[in-house]
Amino acid sequence: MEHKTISKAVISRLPRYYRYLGELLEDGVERISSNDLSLRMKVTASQIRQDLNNFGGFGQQGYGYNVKYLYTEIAKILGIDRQHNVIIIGAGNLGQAIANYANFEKRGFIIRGMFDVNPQLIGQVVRGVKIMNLNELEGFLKEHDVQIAALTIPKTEAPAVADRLVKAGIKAIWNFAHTDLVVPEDVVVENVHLSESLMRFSYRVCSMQDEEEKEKAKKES
Amino acid sequence: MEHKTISKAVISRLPRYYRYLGELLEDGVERISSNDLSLRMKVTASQIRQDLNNFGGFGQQGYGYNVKYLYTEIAKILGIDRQHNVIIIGAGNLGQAIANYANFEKRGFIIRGMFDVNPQLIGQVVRGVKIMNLNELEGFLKEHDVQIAALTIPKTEAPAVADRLVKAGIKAIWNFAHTDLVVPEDVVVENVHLSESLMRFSYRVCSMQDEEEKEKAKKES
DNA sequence: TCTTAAATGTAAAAAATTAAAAAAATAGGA
DNA sequence: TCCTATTTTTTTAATTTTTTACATTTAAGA
Repeated sequence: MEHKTISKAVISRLPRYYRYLGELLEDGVERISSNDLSLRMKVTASQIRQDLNNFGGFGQQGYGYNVKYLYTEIAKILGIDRQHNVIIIGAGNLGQAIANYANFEKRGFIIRGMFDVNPQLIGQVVRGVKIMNLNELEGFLKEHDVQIAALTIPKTEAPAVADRLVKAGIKAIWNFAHTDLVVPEDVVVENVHLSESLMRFSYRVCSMQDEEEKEKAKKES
Repeated sequence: MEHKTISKAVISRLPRYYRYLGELLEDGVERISSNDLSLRMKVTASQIRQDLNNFGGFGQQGYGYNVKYLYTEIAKILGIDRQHNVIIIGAGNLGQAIANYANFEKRGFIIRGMFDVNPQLIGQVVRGVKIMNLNELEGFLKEHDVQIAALTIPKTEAPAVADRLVKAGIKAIWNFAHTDLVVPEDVVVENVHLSESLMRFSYRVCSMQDEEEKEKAKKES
């Protein structure tokens, strides 16, 4: 009866399982054991089993997991078997990259419109979707049932536009702007902060460089 | 003497601290206590202090942290005070988005070249950087001291190109391809898997929707 | 049909992370 | 100059996450 909440860490790992299972499926593999999968993915077999068991038993003892079944079950868990209407705010390179990303629709996210303020972009068509003037946003959302927005605009504009989105009924924002958005608690924000990824990358690059240099210095002495 | 390794979780949080400190700096704030910062960032003050103390004491008891000092110290920790030469492999929307991202250079990553296989793109100039033919890659890397590459190409091409990069001396890859790269252990790979972010987003969106519906059903009964 | 090896599901232990509390130091005002 | 508030640093405790271990189940071959 009670609703055991599943940790963020577990959810974060599911997409990666899903990806590997998809590859296995393409390769015509019918079944896989947690152990085989663990070798491919370089995680422990135990973690795979534990993660999956959060959502019920998908495997069979003595057999392993049926690849196709597990693949579809994970899709259900992640909700990518459902469909959502989406708009993209910001039709620059990043917005267009997302619009052109084929898997986006495969995961159930149907792009219904794109918006920008740049007159050079307005009117253009990307993958069959017309780029509209941002001031048409509210009107468009009144006419169309869209609850999700991808936000690919500069951080300076993001908070104000996010407010407009929320006011117009948007319930989830995939946020690429380099800032944290403040929204009501029933609105989901998933951040993709490339700048933070870059800094993590920088840390690791520098750590590695420092290590190599230390190694080298040690050898010379 | 011994080298206490710092957890990935801590490193992941530093860029966000850095971002908030940058904003404080812009606002002319001179000092900040862990408590004030915790209220803004919605993390515990204790975590902020603990995280920072992994790298030494940057604060002063009874005073707090000097914003500017802490800002520069975190930059040093992350290595974004150093400079690196970078190439971008894949000059599509995503590659161009990165090239156009101003902060990229501000964080010390100087773009020295872009490569693609698309004849329509080759020869174009993005932010002063010429897009070259991918088959010039090895020659270019012999002439230029570049150790870092951003990889923004389809996943089908990524593994082969990554191999070429490694063979040509690249030591770090910022990987946007939807696949895991296999590289020697002295090569750093930082993944940005947008598809995984999208699936996490999907999970959260659907969880929220389900919750709302359950709420609604409860009210009606 | 029986037996064995394989493999999951789950409970318990270990490790890692985060939060809380205590101790120490300093700023700033009386 | 002294005292108290504040705030970091450091230690301790709690929580969460991951790993290990094992009991149970099943597949598959003899």
